[in-house]
Amino acid sequence: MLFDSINHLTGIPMKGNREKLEDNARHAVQVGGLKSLSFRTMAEEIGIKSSSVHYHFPDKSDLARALIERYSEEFFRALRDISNKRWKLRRKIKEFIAIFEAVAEQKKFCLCGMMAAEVEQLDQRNRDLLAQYFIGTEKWIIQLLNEHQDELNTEISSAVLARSLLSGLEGALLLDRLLDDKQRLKAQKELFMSFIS
Amino acid sequence: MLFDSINHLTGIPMKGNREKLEDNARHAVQVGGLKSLSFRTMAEEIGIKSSSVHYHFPDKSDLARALIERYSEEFFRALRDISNKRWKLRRKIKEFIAIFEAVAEQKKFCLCGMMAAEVEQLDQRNRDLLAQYFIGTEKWIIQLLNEHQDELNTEISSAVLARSLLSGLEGALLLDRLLDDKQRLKAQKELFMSFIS
DNA sequence: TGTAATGTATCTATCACTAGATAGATTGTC
DNA sequence: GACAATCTATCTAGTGATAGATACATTACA
Repeated sequence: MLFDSINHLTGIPMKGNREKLEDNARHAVQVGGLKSLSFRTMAEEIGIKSSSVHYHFPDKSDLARALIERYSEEFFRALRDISNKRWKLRRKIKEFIAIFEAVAEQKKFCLCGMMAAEVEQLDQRNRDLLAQYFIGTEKWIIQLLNEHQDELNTEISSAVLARSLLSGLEGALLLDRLLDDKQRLKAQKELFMSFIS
Repeated sequence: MLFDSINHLTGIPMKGNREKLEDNARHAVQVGGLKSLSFRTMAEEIGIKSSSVHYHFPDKSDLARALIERYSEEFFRALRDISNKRWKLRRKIKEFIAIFEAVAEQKKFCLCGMMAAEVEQLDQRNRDLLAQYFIGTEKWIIQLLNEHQDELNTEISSAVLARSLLSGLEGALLLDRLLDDKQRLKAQKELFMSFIS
């Protein structure tokens, strides 16, 4: 089984082709989008035939779903990790923004942001999964702000702050990648830090 | 000539096929992206053959360039119109945001935002044109804020505000289209209005 | 008559996807 | 333990659809 395959010398789990494909596809989508992701190229890059990719992901929407699900899972795990810390709001928001900075560092775009641009080519199920990603993140921010209300020095509601922060970060990723700097991500950070005492 | 063709009954300029193609392509890109725009489909929709599209736009990058150039032209004209008015900052920023609201209203994304997501598939010239669009807009906002500095009630610099506002609006367009509402655009508006007295 | 615009017909490349076969591992059953 | 059945993961080979692009012929117009 895939999950049993461990390299007995290192103790590190060996990746099966399905996981290699997912890794490869995620990177490709974050760089070029779902539309310019090809089964053939993916297959070639990990050294199998494109028909074998269809064994793991019958069609492109299956692949897209797997990507969104795993990306969301890892993202929300990171959010939960932040929530569970006994940090001040300042630190927590910094760590949250750092997730986006890490994406920018690799000159990629957010996987879900990219697919949001390609929403027209997604089926309803994948659209719903994408929506969950963004709505869930907004809810997480709102709750975080509410829990640390005493550390906020603004009249703006948590909901408005949350929505502005998330869409601002997505837009910043998009523009900074094009303009090859980090000025918009920096600006977002500075702006939102100014609301926290 | 194309620009001379006027319907003599109505006085309304008649659109040549080149303009029809541009209109059609712009809409298609703002909805589905450049990658899912096809010469064949464009041709069919205005009732000519795909080879005739190549007469007007030899290849796809020519088409993309025409789209970016015309979109930018019209956008910056709208910005100039706002600058030239004798309005308060509040009103000017509202009008600026209204440009984005009009895009959202049609359930589209910003043409340049869409292409920014597809940057990997653009040649350097088109990347540069896109960069000009965003940098130019940021510069316009910065100058506007500087000219109305007395109407600003924040310590945040004009540059940071400008970058946050623009990337925030682009992100808001992206997410609101997916989530089929206008909450993020509203949030951006509320947030930035709070900086203006 | 010349040029602007469109059409015909085709090329090449790539795409997602499928059918059918196979080697090897796993599992069920007597 | 042995053998049959099944599953996993891959292959070869190919489908039809669609993409951008081109050479050349034709038409419309001023």
